[in-house]
Amino acid sequence: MDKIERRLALLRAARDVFAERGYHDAKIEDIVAVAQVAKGTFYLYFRDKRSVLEELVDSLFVRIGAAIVRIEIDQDVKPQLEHNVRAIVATFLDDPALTQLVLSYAVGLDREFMAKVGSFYDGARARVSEALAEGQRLGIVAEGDPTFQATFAIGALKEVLLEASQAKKPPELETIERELFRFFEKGLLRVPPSVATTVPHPVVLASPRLPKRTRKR
Amino acid sequence: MDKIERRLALLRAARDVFAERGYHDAKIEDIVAVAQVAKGTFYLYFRDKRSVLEELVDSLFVRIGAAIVRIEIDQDVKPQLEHNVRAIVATFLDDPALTQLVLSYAVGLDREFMAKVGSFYDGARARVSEALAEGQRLGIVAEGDPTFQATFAIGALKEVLLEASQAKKPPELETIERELFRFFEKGLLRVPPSVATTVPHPVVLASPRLPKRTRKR
Amino acid sequence: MDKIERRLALLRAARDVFAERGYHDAKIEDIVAVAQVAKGTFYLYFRDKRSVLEELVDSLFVRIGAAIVRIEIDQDVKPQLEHNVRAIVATFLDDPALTQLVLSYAVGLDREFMAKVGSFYDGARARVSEALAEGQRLGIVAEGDPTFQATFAIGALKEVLLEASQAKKPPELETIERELFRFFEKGLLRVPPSVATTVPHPVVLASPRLPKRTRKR
Amino acid sequence: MDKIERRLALLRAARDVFAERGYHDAKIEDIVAVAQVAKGTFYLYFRDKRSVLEELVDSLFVRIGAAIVRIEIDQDVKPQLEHNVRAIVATFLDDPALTQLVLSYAVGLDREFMAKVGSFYDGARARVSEALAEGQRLGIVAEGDPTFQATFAIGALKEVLLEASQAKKPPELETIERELFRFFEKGLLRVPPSVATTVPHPVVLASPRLPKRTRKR
DNA sequence: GATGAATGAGCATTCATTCAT
DNA sequence: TATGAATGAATGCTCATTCAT
Repeated sequence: MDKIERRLALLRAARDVFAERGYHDAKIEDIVAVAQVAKGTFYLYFRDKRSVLEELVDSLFVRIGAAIVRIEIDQDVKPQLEHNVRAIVATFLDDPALTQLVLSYAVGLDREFMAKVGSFYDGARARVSEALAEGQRLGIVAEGDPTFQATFAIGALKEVLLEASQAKKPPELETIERELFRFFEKGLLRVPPSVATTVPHPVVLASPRLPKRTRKR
Repeated sequence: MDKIERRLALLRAARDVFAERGYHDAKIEDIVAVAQVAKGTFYLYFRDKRSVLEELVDSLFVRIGAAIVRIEIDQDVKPQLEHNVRAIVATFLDDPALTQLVLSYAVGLDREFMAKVGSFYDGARARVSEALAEGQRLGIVAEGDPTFQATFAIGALKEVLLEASQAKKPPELETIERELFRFFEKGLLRVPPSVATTVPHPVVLASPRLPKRTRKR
Repeated sequence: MDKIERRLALLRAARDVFAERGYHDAKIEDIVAVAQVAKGTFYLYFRDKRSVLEELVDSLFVRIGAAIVRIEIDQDVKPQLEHNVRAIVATFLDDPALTQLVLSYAVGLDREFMAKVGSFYDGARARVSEALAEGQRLGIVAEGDPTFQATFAIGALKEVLLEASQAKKPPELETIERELFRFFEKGLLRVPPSVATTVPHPVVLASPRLPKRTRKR
Repeated sequence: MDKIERRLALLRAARDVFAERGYHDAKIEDIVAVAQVAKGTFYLYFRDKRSVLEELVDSLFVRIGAAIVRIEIDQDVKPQLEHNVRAIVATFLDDPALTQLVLSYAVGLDREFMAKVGSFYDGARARVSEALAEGQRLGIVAEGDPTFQATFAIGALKEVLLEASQAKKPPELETIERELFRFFEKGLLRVPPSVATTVPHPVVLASPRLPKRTRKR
């Protein structure tokens, strides 16, 4: 087994143990047990526990980034969109364990890591938002605040990916894509407008136990 | 300061420190420092670190559950829907720190906790899914797999809540609700159908770095 | 046992274990075993292993510094000198374990620590050297390079202190002082000058095994 | 590069790294890096890390022993003394890195090693002491306890050697020897005897922080 | 009840040494 | 012989939890 393979074995083992136990409960000992190497060997390939996690996450982000192609608006847009959605879904679900790791917003992890994941999503949202704004100008995106739209779309995508990555029998990629597109194209609700449009009482929802946050430090 | 207050102070402190540092990096010492009590006092009110987290999360779930009213289909549905969405959004955003904690799927936490959060969402999804199926029968919900629709809707909702709970200047509740409804009612895309409807090449997405998972143990 | 006492117990234990095993071979576990406390307790009183060492060494240096009184040259110098020598000797030998620790130049320890000990001796040498130079002007110190003289005097003092601190049955302080003074006053040798003053062959001492250092890094 | 050379390269490298970082902070990896060989090669030439140190120290002691010539009292003593001092000084300073290593009493090192170094000095002191006693009988050594005198002489020698071995610009051998001899011959102090000869108060030097040692284990 | 000092299990990381190539 | 990847014992330090006061 050469160095590349061993490194790979450790990455896989780490990914699986992280997904299985969560980052904090994953012991180096668990990882090397899965990878069938000695404890010290881990440190021949990675600086520390954290750096494996980062490498895993980075590698997924890189693959996602690489999977997306720039949409050419002077060509038929729909297949390009479909391609990108399919590419993203396929890339995530190709590695369900890693997908679970990344799609959990990872509050449980430390700030630095959260910042990395968070900034990826922020970047994604920004780009989607711009694309939607452009799409609105072109008349191919529905009315509405593009930032919210981007958030909704990303949320829907994340949720279905998280679902699928956790499912015992994950749905077909095609099914996911079809349903996602249907949702994006037609929405969900067909409720007729209210007879009385106003919502009478907003039903105040006091949180009697936990008052407004007072962020300390 | 009586017992109720002290307990409350500890819950608030824990919530804030958890949100600030993440569960694992939150030290009991930090929590009691914020709550202005001694370390031992913490254990007079809670069995252990975990149980505070559980109580926090449970309390939020309870509030969410309590905020939702059963929809009567023989009455005007839209305002009832709007009420529920508003109630959910308001309940979450009333406690942004806790919202962040719960909306992160918390992979970083241990399995038991993840199971608790996961089962809440599973339950939510199931109920939404049923409601959507019923709605389809009534003709007030768009075509599509209700399970997927539920996932998409929940994902969109979660994402916007997470966003809002993290934002320095969170948007108005009304704005969130309006945009969310618009999205649910009209969808997002207005792309014309492809000239060639078929997607030619499924664009296989090899993950050259991390092969298929081989779940060990 | 109050905090002061416990801290003291740990300091003593650390001093003894350091002297017994050397700094590196002294395990925190050894120290706490001697001090009869749990491992964690050590870290309630000291930041880390290193800091106990530093505190020990600093405390000795401080005591040495405090023991020395400034010599007034317009008064009888000899008793002042005697007082200082006695004070230094007594202070060191009051804590033989610590004396051993400090009088070993501690090459085995890390650079930072060596620098601290080294700078103490450098300072001492500088001050002794100045005093000797002044003494030469006053005619109460023999001819010679005061820097060398300071080095010799300090070396003689250190060696006898190291000896005494290691001895099973250390000599009386008075004996040490008397002999030291005799040495400082009269020297050692009474050899008549050579008939032929020149040393004929400098007897070159090749070190065939280990050539001149080539300091790397 | 033949075996002898490689062994030599390793010894030199070890000496330099030991002197640079101290024994404990010197990694085998550092040594082999300096010696430009692979890690495993080290163990072809030395049993373990310790044995290189021992070999280095032994080699210096051997050279010192070899440099000293037996003093013939029926001949002119002074040049013989001068020769020996010169030989010792030259041998040490021929290898400053090793000198630093050995002159540090090496408390930081483990007991076994300290015992080795210590016994060398003990032997040296014993022999010097005997020589001084003999010298006293011959009237060429000043009065005083020869054991103390030996300690003082050795201390002065060690200190100046340590100094010189650490100095950026070490003094000339001749200077060291001249000053050393002057010191040995004439001593240091010319202070007139006190008017009141007795030292009135022994100035008790309590060590308030660290009480008498209680050697454990 | 409240306190905070004490506890000790637990774990990431290091590095001297081994050994297959 | 030389290599350097692999090993795994060893240890400093953390922090949730306990308990004497």
